[in-house]
Amino acid sequence: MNTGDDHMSTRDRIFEAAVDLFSTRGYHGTSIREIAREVGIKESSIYNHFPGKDGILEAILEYYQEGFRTATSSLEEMEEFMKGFSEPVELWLAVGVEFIKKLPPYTEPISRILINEMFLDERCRRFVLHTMFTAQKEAAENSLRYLRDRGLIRDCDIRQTAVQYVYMLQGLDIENRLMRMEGHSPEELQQHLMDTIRFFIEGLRKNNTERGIK
Amino acid sequence: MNTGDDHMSTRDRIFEAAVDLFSTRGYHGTSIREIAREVGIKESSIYNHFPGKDGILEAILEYYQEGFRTATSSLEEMEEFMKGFSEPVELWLAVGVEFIKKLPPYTEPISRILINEMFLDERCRRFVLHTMFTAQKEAAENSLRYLRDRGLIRDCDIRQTAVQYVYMLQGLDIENRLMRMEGHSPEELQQHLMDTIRFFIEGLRKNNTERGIK
DNA sequence: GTCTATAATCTGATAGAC
DNA sequence: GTCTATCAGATTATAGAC
Repeated sequence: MNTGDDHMSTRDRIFEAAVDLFSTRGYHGTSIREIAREVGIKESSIYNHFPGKDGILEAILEYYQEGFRTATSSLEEMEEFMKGFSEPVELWLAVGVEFIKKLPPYTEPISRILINEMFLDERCRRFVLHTMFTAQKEAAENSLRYLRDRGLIRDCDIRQTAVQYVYMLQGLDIENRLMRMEGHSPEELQQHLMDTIRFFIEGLRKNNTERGIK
Repeated sequence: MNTGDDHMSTRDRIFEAAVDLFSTRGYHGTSIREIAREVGIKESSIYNHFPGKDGILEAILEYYQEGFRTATSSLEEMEEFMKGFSEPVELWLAVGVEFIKKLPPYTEPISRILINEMFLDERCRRFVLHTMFTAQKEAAENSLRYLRDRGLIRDCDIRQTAVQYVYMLQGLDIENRLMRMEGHSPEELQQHLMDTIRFFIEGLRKNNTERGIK
C-alpha cells in the first residue's frame, strides 16, 4: 500500500494509512493507535496534523470531493476526444477509461470507504448519491445523446437508458469488488466488466439482430 | 422498530435490538451496552442468551440464511403461479412481489447490515454474493427462460440479460435506500422501482419499437 | 513536531449474590 | 435469568517536557 513512505510528509503518511485502514477495517473498526502504528509514530503526534479521528475522515472526504470535481469538469472537454470514434461500444469504453484516468490516487479505496459508511455517515451518503448516481447519470445521458444525435445508436429514452446503465454499473462494480476479495483475478474481473458494458451498449445499436426493431 | 416487545422472549428482544442497532450504527459502532439499554436489561444479562457480541451477529446471519433458503426453495413452485399471467411485465413484477412476501421479518434491516459489513466481514461478503447476486441471477434466468419459451419476450441472451437485470436491481436498491434516508417518500421510491423494472422488461418485448414506454 | 505520561471514558466479558 | 460489582484492556484526546 505504501507509495513511497520516506518521501512523504508525516501528514500525508497519516492520510495514506488512514485511507488504507478505513477502507479495509471500516471507520469504527480502526483506531488512532492503529493508524499511528502503521505510520511509525505515537498516537499523540497525529494531533499535530489533524484535529482528531473524524478530522482525518473529513480530510479524506474533501480530497475525494476535490478530485471528483476536477475530473468531472475536465470531462466537459471530452467531446473533442469522442470524435475519434465511429463505433459506439469503443467510444463508450474509451470515455470510461479516460474519466477514470483523470481521477487522483486513492480514489478507489476512498470510494470503498464511502460504500462502507454510506448507511452510517451522512456525508458519505451524500457523496455516494452524487458521485456514483446523480453525476454518473448525467454523464451517461450526455454520452448517449452524443451517440444518438450522430446516428450511432437507435432512438431510445435517453433518461431511462442512462438510469439503467448507471444502476447496472454500480451493481457490477460492487460484485467485482467482492469477487476480488474472494480471490478472483483482476484480469478476469476486468474482462467481465468490459463484456457486461459491451453487451449493454451493443443492445442500443441501430441494426442489432438481437434487440432490433421488428 | 418494536414489533411487540412485551410478548417477546428476552432473547428475541436482544435479537431485535441488535438488528436495529447494527443496521443503523454498524456492527463496530454498536456496543453490547447500547443493545442492553435498548432492551431494558443490564449488559451482563445478554451473556445468558448469547455467547458474546459476535454471537449475536452470528445468530442474525443464521436467521437470515435460513429465511432466504426457505423463500428460495418455495420459489420452485412458482411456475404454477406464473401461469396466471400473459403480460411479461405484470408477471415479472408479481413474481418479485411474491418472493419478497416469502421472506421473514427483519430481512430488510439485516440486508442493510450485510451491505454495511460486506467489505469488512467474510461471512457478510459471502451472503451478499450469494443472496444478492448469484441466486438472483439464477432466478432471473429461470423467469426469463419461462417468458421466452412461451413467446412472451423475444429471443435474447438469457444469461447476459439476467446479469444485467440483477446488477441494475442492486444499484437501484442501494440508491433507493439512500434516497429514503434523504427523506424521499416510500411511495415515490416504490414508484421509481416499478418504473425502472418495467422499463427493463418492456425492452425485451417482441414488438417493441423503442426501448420502453413512458 | 515528536515524545512520555496521563486523563477520562468506553469496551467486551466474567464472578457471584439473589 | 437478572442483577451488582468488577476486571483488564482499548478508546480518543490533552498536557507538558524536549
